[in-house]
Amino acid sequence: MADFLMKKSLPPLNWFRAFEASARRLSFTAAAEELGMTQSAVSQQIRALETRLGVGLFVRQARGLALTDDGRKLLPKVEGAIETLSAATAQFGIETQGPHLTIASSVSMIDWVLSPALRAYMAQNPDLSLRLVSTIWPDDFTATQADLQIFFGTQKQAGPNARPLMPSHLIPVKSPDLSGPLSELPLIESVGTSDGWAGWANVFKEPIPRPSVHVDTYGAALGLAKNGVGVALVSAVLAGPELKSGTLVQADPRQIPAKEGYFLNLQSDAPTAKACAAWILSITAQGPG
Amino acid sequence: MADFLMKKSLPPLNWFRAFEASARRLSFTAAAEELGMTQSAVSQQIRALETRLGVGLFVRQARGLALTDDGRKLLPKVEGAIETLSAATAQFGIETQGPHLTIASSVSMIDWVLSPALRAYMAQNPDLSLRLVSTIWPDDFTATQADLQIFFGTQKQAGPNARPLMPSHLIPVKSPDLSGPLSELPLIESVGTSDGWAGWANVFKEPIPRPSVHVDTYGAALGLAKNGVGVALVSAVLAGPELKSGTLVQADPRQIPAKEGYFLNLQSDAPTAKACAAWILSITAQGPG
DNA sequence: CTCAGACATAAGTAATACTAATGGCTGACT
DNA sequence: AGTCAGCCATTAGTATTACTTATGTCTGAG
Repeated sequence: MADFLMKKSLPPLNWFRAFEASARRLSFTAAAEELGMTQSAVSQQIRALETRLGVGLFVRQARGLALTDDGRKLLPKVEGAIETLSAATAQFGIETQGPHLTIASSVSMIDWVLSPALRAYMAQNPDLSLRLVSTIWPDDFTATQADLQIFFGTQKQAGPNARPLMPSHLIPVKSPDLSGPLSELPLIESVGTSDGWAGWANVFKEPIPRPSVHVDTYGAALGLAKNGVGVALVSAVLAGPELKSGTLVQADPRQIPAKEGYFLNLQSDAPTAKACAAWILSITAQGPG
Repeated sequence: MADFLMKKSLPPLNWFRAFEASARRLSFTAAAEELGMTQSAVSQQIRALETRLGVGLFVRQARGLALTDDGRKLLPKVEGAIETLSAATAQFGIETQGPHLTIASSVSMIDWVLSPALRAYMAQNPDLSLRLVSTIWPDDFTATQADLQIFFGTQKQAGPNARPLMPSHLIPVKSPDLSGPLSELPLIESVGTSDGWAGWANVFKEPIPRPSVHVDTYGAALGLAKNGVGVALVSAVLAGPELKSGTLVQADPRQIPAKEGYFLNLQSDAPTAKACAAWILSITAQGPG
């Protein structure tokens, strides 16, 4: 009840902005220019705000405006609120000038695939303004305003338009410093995925050690593997760059299929977005060979 | 260009309010109830805010919501801004705490019907905070934020949901100090209405004096009649309390219908508003008898 | 007296904001 | 394992709002 009235008690933000700009410029006409609307719109908004508040905010003069006492009372609070909201939105806002691109991606993909390759890509596109947003799957990606989305899941979860980043099977990787057969090495399990070492044992019908380290992402597993902690069973696309550079090697030449993988979803028609999507598809398809 | 973008950089205040309420309640459904709108509306507003800011603000769960890091970052600023704007408007507006009520009414109805009876009503409702806003018809009542509206006009103007305050026919009233038949007394005409003495002459087919005093409201006419200036032809509902107290008497037992009258429009579901509407309907229906 | 500048208003329309209806998902309960 | 309540998401439709255009009015400068 009281809450219902509360709902009606705040006028539209644009009225406040019209008021603040008019108070600062002492002119509806100048405020209108600044706000990108007509003088008539500003006049109506101020009138509406005055009606809503039940007080006069300006004295209209032949040459512009003067604030009333009520207007002077209102102005500091409105200025403060507008400044707060502007700061609040600015902390998220993307640069809107020049070619720009937002990629929302799983942390692992950013750390292990995108970051290593981005230096070259940015060098090729010096004017591009790029924003990488890391997201935790199974986040709701549509909530993130991004030109490109890369996330981990099933094709069904990703949607029919999402393209898998290949190769998507799982391979065991280890540091080149680790010697010995798979059966004698510590295994690292990524628990946030559907597939893992149990699947490996199932496919090849051979005993393997029980995994001794559990992490929640392939990326974390890769990091541990790189540090020689053990053998990680991870998506081949994720391991690609490390295999290519030799910092990781395949611990066993075999692989198993995976129900889940990384998917790219292009959500923008902008040329910069399409170019980047093509680039990502190309660098992942190259793999370690 | 930059000014144009500036205009677009602040989302509607309602989106922020939807965000704040949802963050506090961790439920779109509960936030919707609080804000007096549907869950669907809140869902869309949050989605729109997330798209505008380019970040996810909530993680949707089966049983409600969780704030994301970005959501937690945004919340204090939004809370601060909303509080500032609420304080800014509250310093002019009605108190929003405790039972409160705003009635927008024609001046005449306030002076001649509501004011005489309000003392008793307020005594019965000591916690009620009441605000009477006098308006000049044919004002745009929708611009006035009021729980109840009472204004003068036609049913068509008032809208289908508006209830007429009865009795709405016109009666001639005078001070008990004035003696003599109608045809020998000065007549007071209310020029701001459709009906008047011409209608009286037309209905009863008898000559009457040409009105010698013209005013623009029934209330003003009543005031002059009470002061013995002459006979006023006014809405019976307006004259009711004065007839009841004997400060005015009917100058002629006859009456004529009126095309216009006073209408009550209830615009709030709050119990305080409904109770007051019922009270107004009851005190006007009692009439002078 | 004329005119430029600025605010106010009416009318019209594009855009927005909301509702109603319904779908999908998840966890609790039986 | 099946059912159902609770909650979010989406679509389609429509009422309402927000804005523009056009024009009127007023005032002070020239």
